[in-house]
Amino acid sequence: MPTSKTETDAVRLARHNPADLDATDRKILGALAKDATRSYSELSTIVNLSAPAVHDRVKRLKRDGVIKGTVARLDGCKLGRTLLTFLVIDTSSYNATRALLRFADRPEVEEIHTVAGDGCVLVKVRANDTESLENFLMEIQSLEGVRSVRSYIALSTFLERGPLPE
Amino acid sequence: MPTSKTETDAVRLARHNPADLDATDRKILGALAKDATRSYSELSTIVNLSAPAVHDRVKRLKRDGVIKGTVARLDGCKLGRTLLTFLVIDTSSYNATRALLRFADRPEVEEIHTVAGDGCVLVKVRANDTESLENFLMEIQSLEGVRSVRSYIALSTFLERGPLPE
DNA sequence: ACTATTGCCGAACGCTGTTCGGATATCAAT
DNA sequence: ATTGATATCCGAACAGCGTTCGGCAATAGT
Repeated sequence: MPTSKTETDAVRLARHNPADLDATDRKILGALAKDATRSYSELSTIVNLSAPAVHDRVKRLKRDGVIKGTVARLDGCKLGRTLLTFLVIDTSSYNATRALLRFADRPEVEEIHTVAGDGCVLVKVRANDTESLENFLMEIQSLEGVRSVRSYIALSTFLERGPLPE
Repeated sequence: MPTSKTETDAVRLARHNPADLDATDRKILGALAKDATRSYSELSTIVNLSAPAVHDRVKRLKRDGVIKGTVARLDGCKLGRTLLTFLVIDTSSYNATRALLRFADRPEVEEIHTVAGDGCVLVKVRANDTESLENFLMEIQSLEGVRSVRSYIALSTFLERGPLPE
């Protein structure tokens, strides 16, 4: 039996209303989206609050899923992944789409989205070199129900970040 | 006059050789890429080292630029950005390409890459709604030298992360 | 053989994250 | 109006972690 406390939590999670983020929340989120190593005392000077108050807000933002996590941003090139490519894959069946989603556990695959159009899937893949990209492409093209694959090979990257508030 | 110490640093930064990352470094990087809030003592148990040893390695990885930073991952939908779209923009001049790069300071724009092809630019944009996306598209199409814009509107996202080691 | 460098550890310090109690304001229900 | 519940904030205090330090062992270079 759900208590009233869990009810409010469920409601909060269900509606995920952007309106319950005030200007202070957005300032905190913007700061943490750029650099999550900032201390609470630093943040407190930015938003004119005490450190525990900022802590409470960050805790709430994490609980509500606005902050999904804190991660280290790695340099793909220095890891040996020099070849960034976006693939737009046109599939003829839902089974083929599902097969593509199984590539999520490959470390070279960074993003998988279904996009509008006739069963299209967009994949962002950072391969080590042309050879491993070729192998990856052949693996996809050999899938049942894959009609075509368009490749957009990145030459240089000028911006790469996550969602920002305002 | 550069000392021998700065020389070795310069060499290290110039070649950015993936070979100087051993298995321990990769374990640390993999852990921090998923969750950068892990404490050094947690990491030390993973890689069978002491906490200060892990600290030294992380410090080195940051100095060498392998770890570019630590950021909070935000939920775009809960920020009000419900419409993720990838644009492939075909431009006829280098000036048009440069004009597109100036969109980097827009908060809705998350990625900008030049891609292989006749002056193509790929832009990842997370707009609030269809109306603001339409405004954004019209702004781009009205640029001098923009030949065509292909839009891939994301329906659902199954994976979204940064580069991983191995 | 000698020195410099690197990588690691244990111990200790100082800062920061975190918690706690209490104060204030808002709102709902009575 | 009064009461009670909730939310937000603060100052203070504690505990835990990041960070530094000295020293040791192994390695590479001269």
